[in-house]
Amino acid sequence: MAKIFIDNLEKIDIEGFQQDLINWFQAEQRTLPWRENKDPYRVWVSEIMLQQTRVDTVIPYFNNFVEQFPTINDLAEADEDKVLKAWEGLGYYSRVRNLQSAVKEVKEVYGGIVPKDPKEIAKLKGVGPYTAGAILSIAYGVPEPAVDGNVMRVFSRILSIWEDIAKPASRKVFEEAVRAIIAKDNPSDFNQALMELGALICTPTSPSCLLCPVREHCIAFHEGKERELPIKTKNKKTKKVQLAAAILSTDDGRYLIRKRPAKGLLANLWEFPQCEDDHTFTSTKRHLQEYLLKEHAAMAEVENAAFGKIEHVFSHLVWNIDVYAGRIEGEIDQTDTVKLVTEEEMKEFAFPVSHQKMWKQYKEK
DNA sequence: CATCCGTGGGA
DNA sequence: TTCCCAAGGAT
Repeated sequence: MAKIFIDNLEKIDIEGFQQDLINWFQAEQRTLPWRENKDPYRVWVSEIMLQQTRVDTVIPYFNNFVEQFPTINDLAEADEDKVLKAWEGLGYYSRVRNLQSAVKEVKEVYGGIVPKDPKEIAKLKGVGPYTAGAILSIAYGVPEPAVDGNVMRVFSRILSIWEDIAKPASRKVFEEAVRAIIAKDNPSDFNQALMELGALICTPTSPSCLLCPVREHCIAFHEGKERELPIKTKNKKTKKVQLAAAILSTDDGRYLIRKRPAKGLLANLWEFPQCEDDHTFTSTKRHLQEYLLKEHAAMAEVENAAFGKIEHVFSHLVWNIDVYAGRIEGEIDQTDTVKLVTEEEMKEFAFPVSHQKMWKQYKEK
């Protein structure tokens, strides 16, 4: 496998490619908040946010996040609920819990300085091969590869590499390709330029080859194969889960919320109580009431019919939630993970998007 | 290695 | 509607 790209490597004018790529990036790069300076912490935060997430989505989150937590020390000392609240809606919430954990590690073990050594930085929670290379090259100018989906797509075309980029093992092939071609005098602009090119020009479908600054270096373009690359196999279908949720109010205007488990889906976020509901019970109303009694020792009177329906699509499954309103009768034991909160207090807690939507529907009903 | 882990946008 | 994503990492 490595043989093919090494053969093609000999067809590439490496210095010409580096020059054309970097010149284009320096002239055409987008103005983005994380490009204001090369503070390793800001680069780090941006790279974590940008994992599997679009630039336009990240921008407002990044600005808010670095305003709330301007330094490693600020984030290390912050309350986790506040950190999750700043991430609310971005998805993949373990990213930010790992980031805070890693920042604490940097504070305690490395004196608050992000390590410059590839082995050390790669040990940090949430910092994999891509993120390690990105931080090292962008913030510190270390000539390490930063191979993401963009880079695999661009290189598969430039070097005509017919590896399936959906396979984890393929990443190493592209890392070796980047090591062979990276501009050692400017790895920061080189790596960013590859990703910028992938985002703006060398796009997945219908790449803009006529606007491409490196098309003369591109084997796939010369062979007219740019639309056939990269090779990427498809993923499987998602599972479906039927749920019933309850928005329960007390007579004095408080609502029952609870914290999700520390591991797994939407870990440590808050939600309205919900349970699986395969519609095999006599009624969802009774099913919910029994669940609330068993799980929270809550005596509740739930309405007969759902007032809303929510579909929550994840990357690997789908929730279909029927949403019921109800009243809590009597008292409830409040703990660290179960609370009765007013509408105003609710704003301090981070909820999954589906539960934000059901609250909105509840207020509009 | 396969699966898990979010979300909103676009073809 | 359905599918595929978008600057991946942990287990």
